[in-house]
Amino acid sequence: MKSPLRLRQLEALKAVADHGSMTRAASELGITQPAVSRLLSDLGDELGFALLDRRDGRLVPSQEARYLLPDIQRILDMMARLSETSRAITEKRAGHIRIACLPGFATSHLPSVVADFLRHRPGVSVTIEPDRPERILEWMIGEDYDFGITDSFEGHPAVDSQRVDIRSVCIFPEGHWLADRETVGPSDLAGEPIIHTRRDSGFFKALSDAFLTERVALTSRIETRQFTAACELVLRGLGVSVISELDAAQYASRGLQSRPFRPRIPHQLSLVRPILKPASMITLDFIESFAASLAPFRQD
Amino acid sequence: MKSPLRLRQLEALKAVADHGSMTRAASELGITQPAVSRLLSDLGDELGFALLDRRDGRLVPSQEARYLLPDIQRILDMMARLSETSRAITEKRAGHIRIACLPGFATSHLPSVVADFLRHRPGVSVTIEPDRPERILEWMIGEDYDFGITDSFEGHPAVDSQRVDIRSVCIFPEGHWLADRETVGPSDLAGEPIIHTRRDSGFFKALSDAFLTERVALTSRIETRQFTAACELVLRGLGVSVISELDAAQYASRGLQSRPFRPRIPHQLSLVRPILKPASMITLDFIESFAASLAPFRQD
DNA sequence: ACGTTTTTATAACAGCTTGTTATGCTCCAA
DNA sequence: TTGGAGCATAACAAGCTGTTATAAAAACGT
Repeated sequence: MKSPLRLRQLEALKAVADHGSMTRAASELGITQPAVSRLLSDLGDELGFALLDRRDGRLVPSQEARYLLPDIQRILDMMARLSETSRAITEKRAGHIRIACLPGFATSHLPSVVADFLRHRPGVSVTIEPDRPERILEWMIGEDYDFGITDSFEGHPAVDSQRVDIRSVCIFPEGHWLADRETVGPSDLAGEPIIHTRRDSGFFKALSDAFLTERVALTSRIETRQFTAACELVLRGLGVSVISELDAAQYASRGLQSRPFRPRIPHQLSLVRPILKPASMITLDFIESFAASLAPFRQD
Repeated sequence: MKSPLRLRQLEALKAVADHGSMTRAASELGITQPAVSRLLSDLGDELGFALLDRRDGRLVPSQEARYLLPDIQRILDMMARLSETSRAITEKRAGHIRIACLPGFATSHLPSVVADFLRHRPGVSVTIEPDRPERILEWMIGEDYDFGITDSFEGHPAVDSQRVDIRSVCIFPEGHWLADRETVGPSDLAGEPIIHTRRDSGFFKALSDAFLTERVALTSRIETRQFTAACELVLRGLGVSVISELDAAQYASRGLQSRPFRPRIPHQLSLVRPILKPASMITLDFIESFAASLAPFRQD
């Protein structure tokens, strides 16, 4: 009378209601007829009313049972859906990933990686939030996001970071005389107007150090925060630039040419995630995918 | 890996997610901590991913588990609702009853019986369908309705009927000289214009037989199908009538007076239901209530 | 109406689920 | 380092869920 309803009983009732006989219901459920018989007699005892009536040879749910069947159906459907979702999660076909990244990644490299990743994972959804590096760090600490892509990261106790060095290249518009060179160094850029990142960035410091070492003056033309902006400006003939090969690759099809820059001044990316918050398997999977997508551009 | 999800496991997961500790979840569920521990370790094994993470002393559902929890919550809610509904059915507080009746009942006696019946059965709903007796019979045979109230029923193999004889009374407007009589008989109505039911009805036949036996002429004024129509006409002073006491009672407060009619010519009601279709308990309950409501008006 | 066949109910039993208690492990805080 | 809180594990009891065997009941065909 007070024992809880069991799923198996509901399944049995539905199967009999669907098939009109316990024998067929049993084979539908893949069990024997006496098992069904007892499941239903137990359920009937517990509920306190008759579940089935005989009508010209068929077993038909009683009016009381019919009243409950729609809800039973829904519960069983939802259980089936839950099972399916669980399996999808196990097989990494379902889940949600929140990614914070530099604005440049949101438009250039990340979308294609996400697209590849989602292609065979229909149940997975992704949030991409572009912002400044400081904000990305905050988000990692606050555990608002699962994964972050940033640069110039000095480390933080609450953040797990994996550093990736990306090769840098010199970019110039089509037809520029630098196209004749195998590699480009500071001495090749003497007098060339240069578009570069902000002077307080690590990347600019490394670049100007290289010029300094070779005793070449760096002709600063434009300062910008994003590599993609530099690409656009170079495309329009406003100068040349040294940027991450990753961004240069995106612009190769749009008429931007590039050559390896020497000496090597890696663009330092950091793949970060909250260290306190355990990552879901799908997140780890994605981070792995993302790291792999960077392999062709890694230095060493 | 292939064993089905069990409700108990879902309950345990939800309880731990809610309370942040297995110990508290266990007491919430009214079981011991090791039971919860194993339920969850089983579930984790079956699903193939971690369900819980430790976060500064609390157990927190993993991202994967969080993804499933809303659905789990809904399933558990629906199970609780189903249990509640089942108990309501057992206690006759839920269900649905389809009633077919003569038009007169739909407006006069039935509504108050239904209202009383539903008063303490909040989950019960009722359909009332008024129509002609022949149609009511069809509905019973077709099992479209659970219960029917009709008259002049000759019986049918597919229909279970219970006959109820209702006393008949002579009705007349307030101030009519018949108010002086204890009972009214044909001789009292000599020359009075009489409003009566259709000539082919059993009730009219019984009435005219009574007049014939006492050798009194029946002065027919208006013929109508329904007793309630007769009441309205009598109220307006168009004559007197002999009708079921049941209908007369409804009009007592509206200025219609009545006296028992002698000889007794019962109005024959039939309470019918499909014999092949098993009645729900709530239906049987209602039929009983309805029959009881007729008791004050029954003849013998 | 009768015997045959189909279907459902019951019984006895095996294995798994779900609870118990007892106890060990781990982590954190005094 | 020690104690306490909380979780995991083990061993076991009871109950659920399945089995086979068989009885009982209903449906069906002559």
